[in-house]
Amino acid sequence: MTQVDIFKALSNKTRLQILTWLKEPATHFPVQDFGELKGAGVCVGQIQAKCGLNQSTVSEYLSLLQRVGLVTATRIGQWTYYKRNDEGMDALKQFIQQDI
Amino acid sequence: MTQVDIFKALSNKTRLQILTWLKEPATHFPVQDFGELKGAGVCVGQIQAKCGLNQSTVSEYLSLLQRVGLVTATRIGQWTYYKRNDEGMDALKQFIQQDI
DNA sequence: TGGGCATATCGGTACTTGTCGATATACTTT
DNA sequence: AAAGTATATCGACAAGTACCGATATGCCCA
Repeated sequence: MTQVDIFKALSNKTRLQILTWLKEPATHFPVQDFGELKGAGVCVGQIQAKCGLNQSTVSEYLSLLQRVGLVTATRIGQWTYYKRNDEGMDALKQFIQQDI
Repeated sequence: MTQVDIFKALSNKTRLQILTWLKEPATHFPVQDFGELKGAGVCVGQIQAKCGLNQSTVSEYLSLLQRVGLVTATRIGQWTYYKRNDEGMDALKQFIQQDI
């Protein structure tokens, strides 16, 4: 995963939007009885509902964001919870500050 | 010009490379008798020579980077000098720090 | 004023991305 | 075991991007 791949992941309105939502999940998503506020993240269905694209599209976007290290995924039962990956985000920030 | 457009501009190995070169032009490009060290920037031909792509491609890349505000262009005689645009870069940095 | 440069623009082709519907997988509850 | 969810993967196609070669534009100098 190169820096270019990270920027590609950010080069899409919806994916960028998802990332901003995941910055503050509690203000953008309804609380779940399981997961969200316990730190697992937000499940695919909630994100899909909010961005309004096809389920498969959202699933692919999330796994792309995960592949480039900007979010992490946790499977619990039949749900996959996604949340921001601070390490990946920090690496990106550092790259932008230092290298370009 | 949206944030997404900026990330699109960064989603290419060559354009990202050009931007890092322009961060420190003096260490990446030969000094010119006119322009470069006087602050105008680096001309298209020098950038093209360094990245090895077609002239038209490099010209298009540079004007894209300009359109999204990451570099500025100054025409002097038959040369166009490009340099980093600190304002644009700072706006990007701020966006990344604050919003995602 | 006509050629020679440096850069910009145009038109094309091959490859990549955006997005979908259909289907597969995997868990969970009867 | 069967049927129902939530998510993932696949195959498709339209739209966009990466580059290129050819040509246009604009500046400079004999």
